[in-house]
Amino acid sequence: MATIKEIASMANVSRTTVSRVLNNSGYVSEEVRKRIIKVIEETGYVPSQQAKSLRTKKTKVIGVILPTIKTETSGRLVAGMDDELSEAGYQILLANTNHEKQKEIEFLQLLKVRQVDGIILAATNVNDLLVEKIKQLDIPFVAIGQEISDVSNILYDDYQAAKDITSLFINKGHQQIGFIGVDESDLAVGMWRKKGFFDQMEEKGLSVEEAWVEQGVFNIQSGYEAMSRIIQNSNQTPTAVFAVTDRLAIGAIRWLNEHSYAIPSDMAIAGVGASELSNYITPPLTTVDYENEKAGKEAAKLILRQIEKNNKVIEKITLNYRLLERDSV
Amino acid sequence: MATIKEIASMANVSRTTVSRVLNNSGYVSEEVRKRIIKVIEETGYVPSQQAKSLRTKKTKVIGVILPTIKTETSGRLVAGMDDELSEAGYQILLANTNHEKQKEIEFLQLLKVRQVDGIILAATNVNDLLVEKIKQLDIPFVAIGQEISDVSNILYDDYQAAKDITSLFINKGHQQIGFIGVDESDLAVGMWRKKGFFDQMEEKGLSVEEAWVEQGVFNIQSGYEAMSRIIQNSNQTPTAVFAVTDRLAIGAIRWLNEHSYAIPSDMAIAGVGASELSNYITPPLTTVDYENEKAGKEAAKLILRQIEKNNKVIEKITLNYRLLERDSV
DNA sequence: AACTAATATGGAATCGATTCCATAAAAATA
DNA sequence: TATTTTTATGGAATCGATTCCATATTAGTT
Repeated sequence: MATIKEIASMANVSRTTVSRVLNNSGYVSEEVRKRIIKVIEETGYVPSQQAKSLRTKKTKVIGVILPTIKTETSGRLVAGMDDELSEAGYQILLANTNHEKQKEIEFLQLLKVRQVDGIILAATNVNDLLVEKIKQLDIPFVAIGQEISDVSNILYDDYQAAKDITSLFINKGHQQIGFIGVDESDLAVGMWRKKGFFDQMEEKGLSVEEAWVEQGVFNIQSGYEAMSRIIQNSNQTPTAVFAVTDRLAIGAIRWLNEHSYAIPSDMAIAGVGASELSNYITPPLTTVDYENEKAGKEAAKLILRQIEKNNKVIEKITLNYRLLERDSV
Repeated sequence: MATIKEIASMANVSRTTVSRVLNNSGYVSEEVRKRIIKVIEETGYVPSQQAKSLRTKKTKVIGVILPTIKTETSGRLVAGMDDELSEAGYQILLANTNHEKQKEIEFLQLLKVRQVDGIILAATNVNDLLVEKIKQLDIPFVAIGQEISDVSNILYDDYQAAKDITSLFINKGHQQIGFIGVDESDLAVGMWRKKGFFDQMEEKGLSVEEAWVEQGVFNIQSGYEAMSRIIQNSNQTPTAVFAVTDRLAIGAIRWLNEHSYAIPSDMAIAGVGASELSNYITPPLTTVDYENEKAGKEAAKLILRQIEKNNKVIEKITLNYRLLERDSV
């Protein structure tokens, strides 16, 4: 790889002048400019990002912290970001926490050391330590999926979406509705979706039997088991169950299918997430589409705006969602 | 952010000595070492990767070029890589081509400029220009999924897997077997899987009617349409169809379901890829599990070995696959 | 005691760019 | 014609680390 010094001497000018051509800045005569460009083209020279970043303090890299990279949701999120970012000449440096909380903090530090121009965090559980670290970070930052005060956020309306799903059940005549949730330390998925469900039930004067409420984790097997527990432990089984993620819902459906419950006549089911899977199981699952790709795009736009404005423009964006009514309700 | 210079003056030593402590190299007296470590801890100083890389020519970053980041396959691949790489202190810099061929070449260049320590390419179509660029790259390199001479490869045994699936059909008594493929410029998926199918049919003395063979692209809709064409155009409809990807197979199944074909009795279907989806559709799809996460891990290991050995150790690894016999055959 | 080897530290060059500052020539203005 | 202004270029400092080399002290060996 050639260096600017070599290009300079080949074109019989100083490094300064080459740099001017490279960055289109300052005065360079047409004649010299042409000579330099010719040399650059002949040698295929490209300036080292390395050296450039050291001097300019800009890396054209955005750090993205994810709880996992295996899921569709993550994939779509990243795809959306990349769409916007690559357009603007940025690349994504991945940081995968594998759901380990303390890694979020480690990566925050690591990415800063790597001098990324901004950080996007797909947040799961927000604890005080994390929030504090974020605040003392002092580089452009956007959190997706969880509200964090004083920083930019892309938010899903988990509360309203849960209410809508619950309404849908009620409108279809269901009165006894069960719920499969996740741990409430995940504020968005665990807490807000649960609250939406219970608030809506209460508003409509419907009560929820304790045995109808179960908790799982983020996979299909867990939904399968939760459904089994609901049926086993209920005095009177519910006629519908709201699962807070598609995977939980799909697990539930699988259990119901295996035990000859007809869906939706014996039991209605809905999930959240609009995974590709949800549309191809039998019956197709009623769910909420959060449009993750769009979320990724918006997050990227926010980060770029922060970088450009060179200061802390704090923006909070709550995205729309689409209720996809399919055959499981 | 503090710099090594500041740390040095705070500890009343030279930058050189601080660097020695940082890198555990050369002679430093116990007393001075302690003093420096104390200052480092108090200030929370971390050396700039930027400056370090400029001098050492190592970035601890691996560039990963993918045709898309939206799919499960990509997600698993990346997850596998990250597993190994983060262990060794490396991070992944993403490059998403969105299936645009010329972007593969652009990214090769871009990643090199960014001084990544190695590049992993999830290859789709290999053309001469790409191969040439790869060869003159001169940094650790691994290609996944497609054979490229003179560089390290992680390969799937597409040919044998296709033969196995075809055998399975034949053993179940099928004689008229259809095929849904993709463009053969994708050597692995398009060419080798097709060849595996036809070779196996020929070996068993079975002929394939022209109308049984259709081509699609990498999505569900495309499988749906291909299946429709096969049924419409055949004199005698096949009793089984091998689709080269799960999505194509799932599209085909969808068409068959909609037109009241019973699976597998009226028509047997198999795919390749073992997507999560494949296990939850009705009926569960017989498919080949290529264990992408493992492929990612192996690719990462290869890259690390190349970096460590500091030279072109060319290794070719063909991974095992598992034939998942489910209810669609 | 004299001399070699090991230990300990700092100065200065280096990596490859950008950018401030100085200077000189050409063009514009008084 | 004298004096600004604009245009054009290069020298040298800088970003924040690592590393080669020199030097000084201390320890070990004959």
